[in-house]
Amino acid sequence: MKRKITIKDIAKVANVSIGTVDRVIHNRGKVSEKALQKVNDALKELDYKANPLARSLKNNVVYTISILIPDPQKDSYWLPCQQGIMEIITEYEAFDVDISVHYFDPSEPESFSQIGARLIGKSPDAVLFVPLFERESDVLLQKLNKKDILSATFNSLPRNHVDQHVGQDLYLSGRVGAKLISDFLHPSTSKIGVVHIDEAFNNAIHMQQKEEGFKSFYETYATKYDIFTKTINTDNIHSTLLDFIESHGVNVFFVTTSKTYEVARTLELLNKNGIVVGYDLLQENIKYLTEGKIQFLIHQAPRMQASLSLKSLVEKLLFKKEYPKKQFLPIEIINSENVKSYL
Amino acid sequence: MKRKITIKDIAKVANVSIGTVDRVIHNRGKVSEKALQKVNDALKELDYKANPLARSLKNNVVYTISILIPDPQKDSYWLPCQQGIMEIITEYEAFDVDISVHYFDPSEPESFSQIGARLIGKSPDAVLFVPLFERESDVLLQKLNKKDILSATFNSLPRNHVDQHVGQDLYLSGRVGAKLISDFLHPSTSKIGVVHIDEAFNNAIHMQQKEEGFKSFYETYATKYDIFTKTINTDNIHSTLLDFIESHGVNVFFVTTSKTYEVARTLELLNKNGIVVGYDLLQENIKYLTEGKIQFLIHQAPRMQASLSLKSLVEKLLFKKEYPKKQFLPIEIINSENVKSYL
DNA sequence: TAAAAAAATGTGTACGTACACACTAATTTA
DNA sequence: TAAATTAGTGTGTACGTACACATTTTTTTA
Repeated sequence: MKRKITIKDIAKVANVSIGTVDRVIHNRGKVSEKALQKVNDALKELDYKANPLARSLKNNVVYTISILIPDPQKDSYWLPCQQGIMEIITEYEAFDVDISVHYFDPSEPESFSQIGARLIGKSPDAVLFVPLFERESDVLLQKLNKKDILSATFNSLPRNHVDQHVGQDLYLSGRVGAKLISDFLHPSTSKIGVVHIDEAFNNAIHMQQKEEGFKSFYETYATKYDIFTKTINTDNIHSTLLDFIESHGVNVFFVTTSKTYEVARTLELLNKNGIVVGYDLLQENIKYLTEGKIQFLIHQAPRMQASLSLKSLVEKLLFKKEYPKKQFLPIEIINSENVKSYL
Repeated sequence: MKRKITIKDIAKVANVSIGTVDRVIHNRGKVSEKALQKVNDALKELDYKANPLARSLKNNVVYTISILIPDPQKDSYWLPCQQGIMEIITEYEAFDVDISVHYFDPSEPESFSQIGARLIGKSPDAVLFVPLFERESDVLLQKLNKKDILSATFNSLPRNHVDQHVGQDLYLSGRVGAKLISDFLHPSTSKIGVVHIDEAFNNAIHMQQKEEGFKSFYETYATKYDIFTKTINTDNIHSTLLDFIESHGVNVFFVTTSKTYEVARTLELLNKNGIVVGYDLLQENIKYLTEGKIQFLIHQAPRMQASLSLKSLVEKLLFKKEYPKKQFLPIEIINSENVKSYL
């Protein structure tokens, strides 16, 4: 039965004490040339790999991670993201990490700043957050960088430096939407509407990138289509949409946010058929998808984004494991059939 | 700064020795009613969670896992699956697991049986394999069960009992293909061909389930379409396909295997346009997808299947972590745009 | 060349758990 | 009631690593 190589084995082969081996591994000096040579040779020869278990066992500090995400009660898009986080908390509950979750109001930049500042006050080892608001996020990031607190984001990418990020390529995501829609287009009768529905306009980069990607797809296209853009606040969604649809005769829609169901609902009320492609597996979106009133949804995998970013953070702290600075998740296409495999 | 609860803490609170606490936790008896009560109370009160690191540190046996998969040299579909396995091997290389990978010829059931038998001879703790051949897999599984070796499969699900499985719902996967195709169908002019291209016919369950799913979708459909089925061995693919296309006038194709590019190529040679939906992100498939000669590919995520199943196995052995007996991965839809996010 | 300083090396203990063994207390048996 | 048995409890050591400290060896200085 094979046994793993330990520093003891190295010590024996190199004919030195484990203390010397340890000093070489962590190169804290005080080792003679000769010994260094011998130990390094043995290290290479036996292909030594430190036992991360024993290593982290020694390290008896408890790392603290503070998480700041939008309140799922205010916008159910964040529900799976919360679940993903809870899942990881459970997974590492027996380890030396102390993870706390805090929520801000996605329609109140002020609440983000306030709670963010409070978190930093406690000097955690790392802060993971959703940079929903551009300006406020940059302020928070500056503070984090200054205080040498590990920073991590997911969902959207802030302009300032972040130590770690998990997300999707939003530009490409827009192109995917465009491609999906292109299969349904009729040269003469199709008019396309790009619709942004969101509470906080600060969130704009997000939606803008998708729109740019979307339009870029049609630039290399033989047939030219009329593309109209509409940005809608959460007040008076229906009347605004109604007006938008009627005035331009739009019958094909790309909705850049999870509020895609609003467009489907409006079309339903108008008793019109249209092509709707949008985002996210919200209950209401799934309903319309199943009924054929939404053709495709693009899955932003909030749960995966949240759990992956938290997991990376935890393993970085706990096991010194290295992760790529930016991790981009695949852009997943959902229709009425494969949606079942996502539930 | 918070500290994690250890058996020492429990011992102190319950006013007994750590030995007694240990006996309670592993209930190996020899504990008085009174002590049992006290320890259990303390355990609950302090919400004790064993430190899995320390636990597995003690356990100095090296677990062995043997893996049996098709040779990626013979069918490049298995390349990412091999990569996924290597990735996990690297990830756990410092732990007490010894993982060895063995390859069989996907066109030779005999090689599967032979290598399988050899593996079992070494009495590993677990065997992970791809049950490509029905009969041979069942034989292997029977031996594994008898010898109490942990068994695990991925890609397809054998009939016999398996301790662990990772895969996709193939029936649903067929329905997804049908739905994707349905968006392109024209009531009068569309004739659908379901094409099975594979070396080993033993693999039939696999393809059959997809076909059933595919057909089930159209059963609840208003318009009736002609659906023709063709099973093709790897010899004379082109002439067989040519004949199939011409004789039935098929112009819409659902290919149930990764050899989807063969259909696209044949259409290309015939200078015909057609709708092709098939499986897997092979280089050749991606080429035709990007050129618009394949509309959609269904991603079976072989890499993910392999890595997830191996990871589950490792963590089960190493950390006694529990995983669901069957894990089904989502069915991922790929078009010419989101394919970039998968590379 | 002896003493002092510096460099190099070795030893011991801790992390939290598991388990063998030693020990004490409570029963049983003669 | 003493001896023998059994039930219950506590102690010590090991796992592999990290680090403080003790010890030895080498170099420098007077």
